[in-house]
Amino acid sequence: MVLQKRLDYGFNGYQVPSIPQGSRSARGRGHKKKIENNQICAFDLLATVAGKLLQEQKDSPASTNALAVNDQHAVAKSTVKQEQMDEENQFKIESCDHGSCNKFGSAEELVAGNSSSSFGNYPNKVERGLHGFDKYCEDKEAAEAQKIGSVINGIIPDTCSMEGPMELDMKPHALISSDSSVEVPSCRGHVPHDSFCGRRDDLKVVSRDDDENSSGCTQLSNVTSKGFRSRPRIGDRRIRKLLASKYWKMAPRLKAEDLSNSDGEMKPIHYNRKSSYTRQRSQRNFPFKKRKLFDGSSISTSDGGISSEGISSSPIKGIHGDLTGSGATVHEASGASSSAAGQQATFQLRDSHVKLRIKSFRVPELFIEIPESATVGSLKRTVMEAVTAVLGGGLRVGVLLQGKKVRDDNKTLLQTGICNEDKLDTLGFTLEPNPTNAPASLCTEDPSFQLPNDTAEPIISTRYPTSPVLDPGISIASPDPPATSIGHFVESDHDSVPSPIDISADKTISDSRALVAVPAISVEALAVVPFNRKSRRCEIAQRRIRRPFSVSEVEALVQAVEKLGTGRWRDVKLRAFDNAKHRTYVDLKDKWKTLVHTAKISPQQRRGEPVPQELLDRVLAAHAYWYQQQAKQQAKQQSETCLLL
DNA sequence: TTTAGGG
DNA sequence: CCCTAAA
Repeated sequence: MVLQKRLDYGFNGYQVPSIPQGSRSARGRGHKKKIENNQICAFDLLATVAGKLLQEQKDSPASTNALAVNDQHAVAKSTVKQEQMDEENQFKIESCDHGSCNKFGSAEELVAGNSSSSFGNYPNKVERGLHGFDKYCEDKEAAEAQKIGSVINGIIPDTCSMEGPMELDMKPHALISSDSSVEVPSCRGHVPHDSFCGRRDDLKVVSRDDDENSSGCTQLSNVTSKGFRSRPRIGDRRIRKLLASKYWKMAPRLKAEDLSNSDGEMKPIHYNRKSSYTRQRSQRNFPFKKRKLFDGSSISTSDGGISSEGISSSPIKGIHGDLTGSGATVHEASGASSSAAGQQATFQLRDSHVKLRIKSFRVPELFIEIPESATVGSLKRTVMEAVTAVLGGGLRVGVLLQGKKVRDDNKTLLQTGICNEDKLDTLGFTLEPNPTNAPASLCTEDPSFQLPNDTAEPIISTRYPTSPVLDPGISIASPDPPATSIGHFVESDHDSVPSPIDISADKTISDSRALVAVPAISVEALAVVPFNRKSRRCEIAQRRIRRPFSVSEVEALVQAVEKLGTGRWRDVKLRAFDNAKHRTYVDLKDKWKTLVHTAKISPQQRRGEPVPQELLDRVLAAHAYWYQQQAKQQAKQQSETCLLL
């Protein structure tokens, strides 16, 4: 069977492609027990999920926290063995089963399929088994799109500690049934309703000015949080590509033999979670260019301080595992919190595996603010982006046991009691903002999630009625939005356009919400990409958020160009956009370029907020005029040159 | 830093 | 918007 990880992004349920069956299980050699197909390493799963959801960045090995091996059996050996394991084949990927694997959530298909979502290249078909996988891995493009986590199936020792996102050294002890699915259901606006744990996690998104100046920024959210920063969307395709390639190198080679290894050896898995970011509409292949930014992004490993604070997203709903091989019984989780249920595990002295099934994760509360005049399509995208922002902004997994957060990542499952059947019932996982985790490389904005206007429909999951789901959130925010948001956005174009969202989480449990403001008019303007100005790592390489030019800006630009011409962008900037810190002369030049293009194409082909034809006519006129002037100038110079010669 | 263009 | 070669 293949392990299916489902990520329901609240809406439809995005399922991670089931991976090649068996997935990789990291097992040391000599493991006596056979790994069940459906078993998946909890950490792996989590990592996977996280990886899927978030983009992880970090690729520096150092930063990772490998799972510590404390196991009685393993400890001593670990050192030595790890090295051995380091080789390439540590994990095995088994081919996918079929049936069960085949159910991919529509969401995924949706995402993958339509729109050049980042998942686009990802195999969304179940069929893709091992073979497909390998093949897939070879495909760079695909690899890029691929999200690391999605396919991992592994086993973890209960002794391992979870920590660093990037690398995981795993030993085969704790198993989670592969069937686990992670669902990130609620993107809806109300947290309260679903907070399981009684605590709400909120992500707050503060829109801020994109650039350096935050002066004019509009703060949509009143809450400030330091703890959580959303990762900048670093989903640059290039970066992703890098990560992807790195990541995939290892995965494919896992062998079956490795699966069985009971010595408790740990096998290091390094994976970088990468984000897949596909450009909307772009058919480009991701050029593999490295960005400067990227370098800077070292990852901070910190996990430290804020470890558990943050937003607790949602606990996992029913976790139950089946012990396939061991005959253990699965207990339905009956967590008081409603969510998690522990599954039981078979404990054998030698290999005790804890099987867990994570049914779903809940997305922290999101607040969305959008003008009444916005289109449904933009709303959908906004929500999608908000979700993506949250997911991609840097989440970490929190473990709750009996209502308490298990903060010590170094404790073994055994020590924490996670392997205890009784406690499993109260075991829960949460998705919370990861303050420290902001590796530039992973910063995200995953376009992949952006659905084309037309294809947006499936966003809402079957579980939730379509409109109903969104309503809550919207209703909350909409009351005042028009005035506020529009006022700021549209009119303030020059100065502070609220776009970037800063997601921060309250240190503790408090609310975190994502506020998404959308300019009334521009459909495309959804500046929802969260980013953290504060985190340097991210900041360095961030791609600026997209801020479509408003009509008034276009007007100002046209006017300035008419007067100054097309070769003096700096002057144009000074003249018309001096206050708009986020508009650089390069931006203006680019905008002019697009305006000229826009003016030349048919209205039907134009996208985005429509620019008055009158302005476009002026654009063409100015363009023609200055083009001509330029030609004259050149001719003049040329003649002069000739004369001199 | 600006320009100018390709991506 | 990004990235860069040139200027």
